[in-house]
This record gives sequence, C-alpha cells and structure tokens, in this order.
Amino acid sequence: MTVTQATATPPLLRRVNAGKLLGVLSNAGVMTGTGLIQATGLTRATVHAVCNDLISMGWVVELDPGRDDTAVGRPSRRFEFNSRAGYVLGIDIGDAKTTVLLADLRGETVAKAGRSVSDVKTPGERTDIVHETIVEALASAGVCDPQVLAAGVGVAAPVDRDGNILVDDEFWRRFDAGLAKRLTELHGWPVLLENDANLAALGEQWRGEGRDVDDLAVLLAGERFGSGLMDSGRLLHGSRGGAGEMVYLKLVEGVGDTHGIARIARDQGAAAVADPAVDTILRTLDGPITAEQVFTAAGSGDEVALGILQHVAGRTARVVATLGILFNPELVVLGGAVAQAAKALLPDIERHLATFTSTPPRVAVSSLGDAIVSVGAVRHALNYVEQHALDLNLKPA
Amino acid sequence: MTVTQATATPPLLRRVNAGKLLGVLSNAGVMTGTGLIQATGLTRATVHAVCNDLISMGWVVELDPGRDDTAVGRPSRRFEFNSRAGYVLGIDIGDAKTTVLLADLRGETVAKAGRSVSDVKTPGERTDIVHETIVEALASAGVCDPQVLAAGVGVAAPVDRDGNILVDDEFWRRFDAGLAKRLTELHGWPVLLENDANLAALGEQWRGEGRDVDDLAVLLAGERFGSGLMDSGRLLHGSRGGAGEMVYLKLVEGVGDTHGIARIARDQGAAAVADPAVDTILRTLDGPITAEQVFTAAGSGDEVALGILQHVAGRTARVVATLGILFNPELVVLGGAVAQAAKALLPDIERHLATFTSTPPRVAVSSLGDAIVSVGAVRHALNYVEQHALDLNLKPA
DNA sequence: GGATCTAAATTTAGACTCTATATTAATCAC
DNA sequence: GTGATTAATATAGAGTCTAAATTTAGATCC
Repeated sequence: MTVTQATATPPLLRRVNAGKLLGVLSNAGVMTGTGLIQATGLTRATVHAVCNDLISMGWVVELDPGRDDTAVGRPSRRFEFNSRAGYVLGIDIGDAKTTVLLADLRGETVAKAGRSVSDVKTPGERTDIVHETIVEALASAGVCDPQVLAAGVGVAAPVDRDGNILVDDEFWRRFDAGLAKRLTELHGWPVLLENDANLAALGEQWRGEGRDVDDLAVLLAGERFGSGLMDSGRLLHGSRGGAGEMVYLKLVEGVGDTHGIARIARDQGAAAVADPAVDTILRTLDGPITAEQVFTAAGSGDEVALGILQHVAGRTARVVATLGILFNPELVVLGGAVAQAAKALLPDIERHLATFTSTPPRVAVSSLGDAIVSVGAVRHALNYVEQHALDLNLKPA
Repeated sequence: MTVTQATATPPLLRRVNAGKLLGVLSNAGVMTGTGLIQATGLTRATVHAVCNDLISMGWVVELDPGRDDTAVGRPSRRFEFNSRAGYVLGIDIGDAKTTVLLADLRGETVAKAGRSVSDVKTPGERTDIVHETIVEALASAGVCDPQVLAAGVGVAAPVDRDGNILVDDEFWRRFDAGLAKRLTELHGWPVLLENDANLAALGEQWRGEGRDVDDLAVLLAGERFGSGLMDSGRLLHGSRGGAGEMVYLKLVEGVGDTHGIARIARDQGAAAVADPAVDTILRTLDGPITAEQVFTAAGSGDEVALGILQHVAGRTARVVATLGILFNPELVVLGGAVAQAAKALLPDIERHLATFTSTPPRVAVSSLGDAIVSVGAVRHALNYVEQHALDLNLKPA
C-alpha cells in the first residue's frame, strides 16, 4: 500500500506568531509597530504581515498613525486590540437567581440582566428563564447572537473538564444535559459549562482579591460551603468534576456538615430566640430570624449574636484550615452572599486559623459580591475565545 | 531610537517537528519511515530530514533496512529511539534509607543501590551517603557522570514547582538547600528535587496501579500519612509546595493525627500487651511489638490483632474519604512500607468508605513496594529529559 | 537471468514565512 | 526648503515545508 502524503500546508509559524501578537495586543492598550517588535522579538516585516492578517480578520483595528514615545521621525502605525470584535456571556444559574453578564473582549461589562426564580419545576421552565434573561441582556446592549463568541455558564453541580455535568440525580441530569445543547440550538454560540465555585475562583483571580495569585481557593460560604480550587493557575476538576466538594466536612471536628455561614447564623439565632432564658435583641424583631439580623445585632453589641459569630468564625476557620493545609493555596477568598458581612469575622477566623497550622494561607473576603460567579463565567468564556481566536469567524454587527 | 531587529533565526518548525517525532519514537519500538509519516502527518521528506537530525544528535539510531508489514517493494529505513543515548537517576532520600535507581531513557532499570542510614547528624554526612550510593550505582553499570542527563530526587519535605525545598526548620533548610547544589557540583548533571509523595504519584501513574489514570492520589501510609495529588496528569504543589500535607487530619474525627498505619498498629499492639487483662498472641513474642507482628497475628486469627486492624481500616477509610471527596481522584493508591500488608484491609476500607461518600474513589494498594518513590523520581527525571531533549548535548560513553 | 511489480527512498520544484538590509516616506527643527 | 530622525516599505536570501516526479531495492514470475 502506498502512503498518501499529508495534503494541507499548516501555516504553523504564522499561527504561532499571530497568537503571540494577539496575546500582546489583547492585554495592552494601543501599540506601535515598534512596540510590537520589542514585545515579540519578531521582525518589523513579520509584525506588519501578521497585523495585517489580524486586521483583516477583525481582531485588530488600526488607528491613525501617531507617536507615543518620541516627537521626531516618521509616525508609527498604531494597532489596537478590537475589544468589540465580539462579545462573551457570563451566566450564573444559581438556586434562587439567574444572572447574565454581557462583556466585550476585554471583559468590560456591556450589559447585565437578572431574574429571580422562586419555584422552578421543570428543566424546560428553567431553560426558558435563562433564555429570557439572555435575550434581555443582549437586547439592552443591541448585541445580536452572531456577535457572541462564547458563553460561560456556572451551575451548582459537579462539572468535568469537558463541561459535562455529572450528577447522579436523574432530574438534574436531564435539566443540565439539555441546557447547554438547548442554548446552543437557540443562539448558535458555544456554551461552556463549569462549576460555580470554580468560576468564582476564576473570577477572583481575574478581578477580585486573587490578582497575581496562582494558587487560590475560593470558599463560597453562604447557605452551603462550596469551594473552587486553583493550583498554578489551573482549576482542579478531579475525575468526575467533584474537586472542591465539601461533604468531607461531616468528618471534620467542630464542623460536622456543609452548612454555610448564613445558615448557621440563622439557625443559631432562631435557637437562641426559642430559648426563653436567653436575653437578646433578636427577640424583638418580627418574623423568622435572618442571618443579616444576627450580623446587625452583633454589630450593635448584642452578646448572644456576638457569641454566634464567634462560633461561626471558629467553624469557618476549621474549614479554611483543612483547605489551606491540604491544598496550600496562597490565598483563600470567602465569597457568596455573606461575603461582606464576613469581613467582620476575618480577625477571629485568622486567630483560630493560626492554632491549626503554622503556615496559614492569607484569608480575604470577596469584593465581587454576587457577581463572583458571573464574572468568573465571563473569564471562562474569554479563555475559550483566546484559545480559539484564530479559528473563530468574526461577524460584524 | 532605532530598534535593532531580532538576529537569530529560530528554527521553530523544525524544532516542533523534531519534538513530535522524538515523542513518537520514544514510546514506540522500531519504526519505519512510512510509519512515522502516518504517525506524525508529515511528509516523507520532512520525516527523513528530521530523523537524520535526530540521528546525528544521537537520539535515534538507524537499523538495517527491512520490512515489517509487507513483503514487496523497497525495504524501509528503520529508526529506533536510542534508549541508551543517556541515563537518568531516580533517588529516594528517605528517613531511614537512601535508594538510587539508574535507568535508561526508556526508564528500564540499569542499576540499583541503597544505603540504610541509621543516624545521620549533619547535612554533610547525609550528602556524602547519597553521593556514595550514586557512585556505587553508576559504577555497577559502568555509566559515567557525563552520560547522566538528569536526576530526580525525592525528599520528605515540601517542594515547590521550581524544585525549591520550603521548610521553616533551619537545619533542614541548610541540608536540603545544599544538597541539590552540591550534587550538581560533584556530578555535573541537573538535580530535580520533588516531594516524595508527589514522586510516588508519578511512579504509580507510570508503572503502578494508576496507569491510564490522570486523577490520582497516592497515600503514603506507613509511619506517617503523606499524600501526592495529581489532577489531570499534573502534580499539585500549592503555593509553598505544601499540597498534599496531611496535618489537617488532626481536625478529622476518628483520626486526630497524621500517624500512619504501621505506627497505629504498633502502638495499639503495644498497648494491648501492656494491659494484663487482654488475651493475645502478641504477648508471647519477644521484644517490642512491630506492625508486622500485628498483621501476622491477625492473619493467624488473633482477635485482638484483628480488632486493631479493624480500627486501622476505619481510620484509613476516613483519610481516604477526605481526600476522595475534596479532591475527587479516580483512584487512591496506598503506598509505603505497609502497602502489601494493607491489601488485607482493602475490603474493610472500602466498606467504611462507602458510608462516607456515595461516589468513593477506587482504592488500590501499590505494587511498587519500596521503589515507589525512586521509580517516580526516574519518571520525574525522564520528564525533564523529554522536555529538554533538543537542548541537551549527548555525550557518548 | 531478465522482465515486472511494488513500496519506499531520493530528487526536484515551488510555496511560504521568516530575517536582514536597503530604500523610501513622514514628520519636526531650524 | 534642508537635514535629522524614525518608521514604513521593498528587496534579497535563507530555511523549512509540501507535492509531484524519478530512482532504487528487493520480491516474484516466466
């Protein structure tokens, strides 16, 4: 048998150089030809050839010639990454709320939409709500589907490296398996599923407390503990997407379950009120006790509420300690609904933490608020776009 | 200012293709030109050009032309990875024993040497012993230092991604910091430090129970628990090399410290003997109780010893559970001195494990015995060689 | 032994991308 | 306008690849 030889000419070098140049341009501002020569080590001829390619593809725009550094000589050609060459979506499908962020290719938010979902019954209903929210976000910015290059989607379930949701529960499997496919059918862009805590870690590293930190854990600490783990800038998934799963907490002394800060505060607040022997401001409040009320009461000096927060701090410290010791992140970021309130707990958490390990991680509170997952989802989509930039066809508005 | 242009022509494509071809050849047997064309997708002209390069560099040898598949036509040129183009060392510097493995570039062991070290006092002494063991291994195979391309070295301390040992203890820091530098001075080859449990994970994935497993944890379970974690084929290090550190076990219910299987078995055996009310074969044995004796006694039906092993199994299951849940490996391999004995505990461990998680990892016992770290160290060195192959100068014997 | 067949090696031509250098162009200062 | 300066453009040349034509080494058949 005669072997037929390879047919297509892979313009490998050109591809490599185009990727390199696009990388430089995408996280720098306006750059001159000379600047690119210095940044990439390539020749001027090559830089111009590649830039012309990138311009014709739509990834780069050329500005009027001008001068940045010197005031003499022929003005430089000036190139800029075309951050409006396309858009990405960051979608957080939470239990109670679906959030959609539309961002340009620099990650700047262009539009935002949200829907609170109280009681969703079927996979179809859920998908519909997500779809509506997306349509709203796109419409408010005047962006149409063909301009969207990818969507990152965070779900509260294990997701493996390939974006497959892996849960045993039949209902959720049907819901989630259908979701990505359905959204792609409806809109045409690729849907990249990822675990919500993992996206939170991406978000924190990108635009949160974890900038320049490559070994990072994010602890979502609201109703239930969940964690996203990043080692050397890479998210951990484990074999079935289960990395970061916190069920082991039931084996941890002084923790015992995966209940988060809000839940514990609320439960203990309610328990205190239920005991007539306990004296606390909380009793004077209407309706069922909320976590916020406990934090507020502690802020105004209520001894019982303070005691609850002490307990919560100790408990949280144990959770952080286990993560900190086994994974050795440089930083653990506390996120979720309670993040801001948890700021007051930081000193206590750090104090407890020091009793568990002599090399504790830094602990910080997320400043991304409830956008922590959707911001990470945007980053996830951007990563995909950067990876596949030279294979994507950009469509003008 | 005029920008001077890049000077050197980087033969990037050729490098890429050479790497690709070398990769194919290094884990295949004899290959024909045609076979390489099919494996790489390159043209015959390119394949031959690159092969000629690799032959002149020493990485590949050409055999007499022959035919493998068909019996007609012109015989093929036949190429083979030159597994004796150089050698690597895998060194395990354990508490009690230093083991040195000399392997060829396919990883086949060529020589082996070991030294038991009872009481070493100074960093210098330790280095001397390691050096002696290396010299012995090299001599017994007639290999000289210039033929050695790299050495992987496992130590029982945190090691970061760059091979730096990070311990607070001043003594160990001096010892370890000096070690790599000193060995390189003495022998000339690069020394790649890595944590011993991490190397164990590399070893298991390469030649142990973890073949074809990319998400893997190795639990060294002898005297003290230690773990090496691999996610998607990559070892975890954490920010200060501390990933896999087990001190969190002091927070785990039913565990409480990092004592390993051997230590617990021995301690509980001794405690049983110390209690005159307890009836056990162990009492009839001379000298202090050892872990082996407890396992043997259990094998012969001693109730007390069986009870101890039950306890050890439950305890180990908790350790495996925490790793399995948080990190979600496909497989947890038990390694260390007790590995073979622990085989008997597997059913019990798995039974307990199922009570902690509904998706437990597979659990297996290492078959690499006390070579688990040194085999991993060989793999670590081979990884380095593969990575840097085209930059290394091969020296003939 | 010589013709014939096959598969692979070798040769040759051509395309592409890069570097390096020479030439041209645009702007400012005087 | 002239000269200095800096960058763009054009040109030449070196490498590396693909693709197609040609040659070669052995097996088979008559």
